[in-house]
Amino acid sequence: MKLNTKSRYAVMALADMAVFSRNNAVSLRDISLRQGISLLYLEQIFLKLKKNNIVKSVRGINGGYMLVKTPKELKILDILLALDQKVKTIGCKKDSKKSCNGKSTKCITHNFWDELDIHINSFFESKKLSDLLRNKEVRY
Amino acid sequence: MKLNTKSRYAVMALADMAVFSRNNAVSLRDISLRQGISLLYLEQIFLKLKKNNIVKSVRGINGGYMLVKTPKELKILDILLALDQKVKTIGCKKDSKKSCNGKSTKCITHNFWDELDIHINSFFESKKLSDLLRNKEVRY
DNA sequence: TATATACCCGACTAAAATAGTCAAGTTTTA
DNA sequence: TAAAACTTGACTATTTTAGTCGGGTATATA
Ligand code: FES
Ligand code: FES
Repeated sequence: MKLNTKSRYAVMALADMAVFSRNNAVSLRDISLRQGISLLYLEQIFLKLKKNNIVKSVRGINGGYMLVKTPKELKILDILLALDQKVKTIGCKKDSKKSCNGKSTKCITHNFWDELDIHINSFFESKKLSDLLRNKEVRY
Repeated sequence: MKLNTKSRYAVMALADMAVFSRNNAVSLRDISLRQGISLLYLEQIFLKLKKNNIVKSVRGINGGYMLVKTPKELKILDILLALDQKVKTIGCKKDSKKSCNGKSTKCITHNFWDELDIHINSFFESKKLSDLLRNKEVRY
């Protein structure tokens, strides 16, 4: 059960922005240098964040990205959803071929996986970006 | 964030056993037919379950597998661990090259992922196989 | 107004993980 | 002794992941 690097880097980069933004745009170059994430990869990630209205961009010299919401308002869940990282531990859709073994009724474990998804989702729903910043051993 | 099919099938197969075992061994062939899981794949899965002492085997005609513990005692977590399905959402080990960006200090998000892992683990720890059997819409 | 900086965007790819299959056994009971 | 059922390691096609690449566009400032 792993989270992909895109989601992880997205959370990392946004946390970085929350720390370093003082009402000014933060460039991906700076984030890349501070957090050791490939600039090209960050661009890909921030395109999605922008499309999903997590950040807004400022082009040109001294440009960069800014958070749309405050860290206190920004749910981690919203970040993950922006990266297509749905919490769906089992790829089961009723009525589709992807349903468990292609049968029409739900299998014996179905409800359990639903419960699991809800359990994980509620974690991401309850946590805000600001919750990460309290960390005492932060590295800049 | 997906769970692999091996873990899913393992839980499914063990739930099937819990339903159909009346102190007798349940053959993989029967589980395969009832649950629609490939017999060859089940064999692979049950080898691991056996090695991890989740089930015991009875060879020969009328053989099969039996649960070592009762469904009420068997934690879902134990099943997942048997399939190498560790709940480790981020592949970060301190002091290894796999640590976040190879630096020596923990990154800003590290503690958050730790919390996440604990949150998910505690779910699997608290749930027993018997918790799945209450399902009313079971398919046999 | 030139130019450097920084965002924008689709396409591409190497490597790893996944989801199985296959072959060739061994053991036990009817 | 034959059939049922477990045992084991190796193999493979497909999918996913984790990026890179190339060629843009917009804008501040010198
Ligand atoms: S039918 Fe949904 S998980 Fe099996
Ligand atoms: S240092 Fe552990 S997740 Fe970054």
